Amino acid sequence: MAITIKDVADAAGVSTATVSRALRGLPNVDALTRERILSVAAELDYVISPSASSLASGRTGSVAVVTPYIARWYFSTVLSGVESVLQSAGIDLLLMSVSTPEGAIRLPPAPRLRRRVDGVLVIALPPGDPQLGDILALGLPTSLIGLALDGVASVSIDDVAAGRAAAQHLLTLGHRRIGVIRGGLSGASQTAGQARYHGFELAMQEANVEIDLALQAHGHFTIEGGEQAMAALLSLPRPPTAVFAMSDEMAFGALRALRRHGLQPGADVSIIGVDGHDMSEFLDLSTVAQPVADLGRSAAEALLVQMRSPATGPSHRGIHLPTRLIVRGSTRAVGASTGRLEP
Amino acid sequence: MAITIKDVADAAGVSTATVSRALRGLPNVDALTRERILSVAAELDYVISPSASSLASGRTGSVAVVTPYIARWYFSTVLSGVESVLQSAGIDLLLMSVSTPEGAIRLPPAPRLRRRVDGVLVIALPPGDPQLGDILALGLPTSLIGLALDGVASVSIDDVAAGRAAAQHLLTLGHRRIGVIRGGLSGASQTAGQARYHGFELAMQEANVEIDLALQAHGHFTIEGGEQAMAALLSLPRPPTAVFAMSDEMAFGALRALRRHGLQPGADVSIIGVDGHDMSEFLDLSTVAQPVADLGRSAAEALLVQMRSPATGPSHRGIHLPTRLIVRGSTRAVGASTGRLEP
DNA sequence: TTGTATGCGTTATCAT
DNA sequence: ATGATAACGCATACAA
Repeated sequence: MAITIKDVADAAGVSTATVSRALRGLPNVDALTRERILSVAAELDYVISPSASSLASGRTGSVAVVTPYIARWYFSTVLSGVESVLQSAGIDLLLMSVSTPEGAIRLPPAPRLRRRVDGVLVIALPPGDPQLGDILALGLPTSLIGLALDGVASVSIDDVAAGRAAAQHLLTLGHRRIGVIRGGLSGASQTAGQARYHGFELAMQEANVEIDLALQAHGHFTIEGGEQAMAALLSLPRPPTAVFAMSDEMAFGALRALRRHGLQPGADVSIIGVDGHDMSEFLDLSTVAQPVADLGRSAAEALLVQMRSPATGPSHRGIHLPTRLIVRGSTRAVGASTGRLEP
Repeated sequence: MAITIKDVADAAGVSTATVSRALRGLPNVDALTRERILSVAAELDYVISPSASSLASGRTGSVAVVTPYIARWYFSTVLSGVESVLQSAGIDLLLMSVSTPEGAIRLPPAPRLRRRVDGVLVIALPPGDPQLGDILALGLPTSLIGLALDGVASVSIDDVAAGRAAAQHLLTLGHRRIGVIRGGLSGASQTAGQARYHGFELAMQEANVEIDLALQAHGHFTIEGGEQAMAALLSLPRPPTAVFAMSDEMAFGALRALRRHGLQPGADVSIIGVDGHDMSEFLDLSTVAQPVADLGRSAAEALLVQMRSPATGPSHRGIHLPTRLIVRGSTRAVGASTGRLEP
């Protein structure tokens, strides 16, 4: 069958033990013998058997990425960041989708992880999800992305700061009647949505502007939801001059609602979102962008550290990556309004 | 350490061999002993060691998905389809991104696949890519998505038919001066682009409409490219009344170019794309949609068949999944034009 | 139907 | 620095 370590050992005139050491770059191998072994292995086109290696060493050389979605922008972008780091580290990436409250029923991920991987990366599962609890109970090195939990390494943005930055931007532009398109009451994004809203509250307080709850609507974190929410706000006797959507996708919907009402984003009503979604540039949407791929990269790196260090103390800090306000055409100073809404 | 098959065997009062058979559902095991073993295994919370199993059996229980991109719509959507099928089959999914002509340098995928996986799924690599050749040379069960190759199982759409359907739609609406936004000259999408264009040619021939090469521009399969291409077409003395973009993303760019020129998609110029991109509904873009997630699902299923059947003859047929014309607001009958361009 | 025994290809421990 | 060898945990051919 295939070439084994023994073939290499015989061809190089050494024992399998030495081959194993040489190939893994362990220190106590003579430079010349190592070279010889390396060239022999290359010549024979030898590749190690991961199963045998895992069985003997106890390490699998792979980590799992557990995510509720694969095809959505945020998740696939995180995944690409994760992949690049793991690839460089020579570690295999096991992709594992999990069911969500709304989603299709799937096998629980935790049992599939045991004995399979050396570490786990979890993307944006709701903090209270029992599946997440089961994963953490495995005791594997774990790193969270897009959610934070005490005692577990995590990488995310400061959602409060993000919401605050968005609100401050609108306030700086002179807006006072600021509407809000909030998320739904359940789901993974809920936590982030609440934090972002809290940031909005802080900014409004700091600016001494009263929050008008009549100017708030729910968009359930979808484009359609955002559109309906915006339509509701526009039907108000005195609509807001600016709207803060808790996510870019909801902001997309808001943009469309504006167009359908014959209004110009920016000129008639300012819209800002949060996320830095791929399409936000195309739609000329102002947003507070989060470095999504970096989230994945950082989390992967943090995981690698955990996997290498034998049970280091709780260096398990949650990391916040900085967001970036991106000003585009959808937000303008209140004076720049055409006045169609405020005659 | 962890529970092994021997622990289960002892607790159940049988041999490890029987446990192995019982757990894998092999036929020659007494119903009662199997039941006993199953319950004992559950009680002990036993999970099999994949490494040991692989080493002994030669099967890894996992397949690799090789893709040039992870975060792009087409690829992540295919991936989600693949994942759902593999998940159901209890097979692990190893995600492996490869470098593309333009992309960052990465390890070649083929060596990483040897001894690691039982099969390979390849997404939309250029047919001539040497990395693809290396993968095929591995001799593993392989299934291609979004590209077809002789002697290898593959799932994709009929790009010629897709291009033809798009052109036919415009022709049916009465358009005769039909512009085309073609792709670039290199890259993975090139092949599909050429086939789609060929479909366009066929439809035009069938309708006895001459193709005006002056109405063609290149968009390099990006939004920006599409926008520039559309701008070029609009600057013509006699612009087209309708434009067929070889991909939705380029059509997005075309839509933006229209808006920037103060023109209405559909009313002033009709635009149609190909893909059925997530955002095409939002942008009210007519398109020939391909069932992208189904592509992934079908390919995964085809791969599973290959993996199960021991070297069956070349049932390796290329499968074409049907596309679907989706008519939206961006295409209208030529008579419906405001006449701004054709006074 | 069930048990026995060997092999799968490495790693790691202990010598040398 | 190198070698011999015992695990690692399971699958399977062969016996019973």
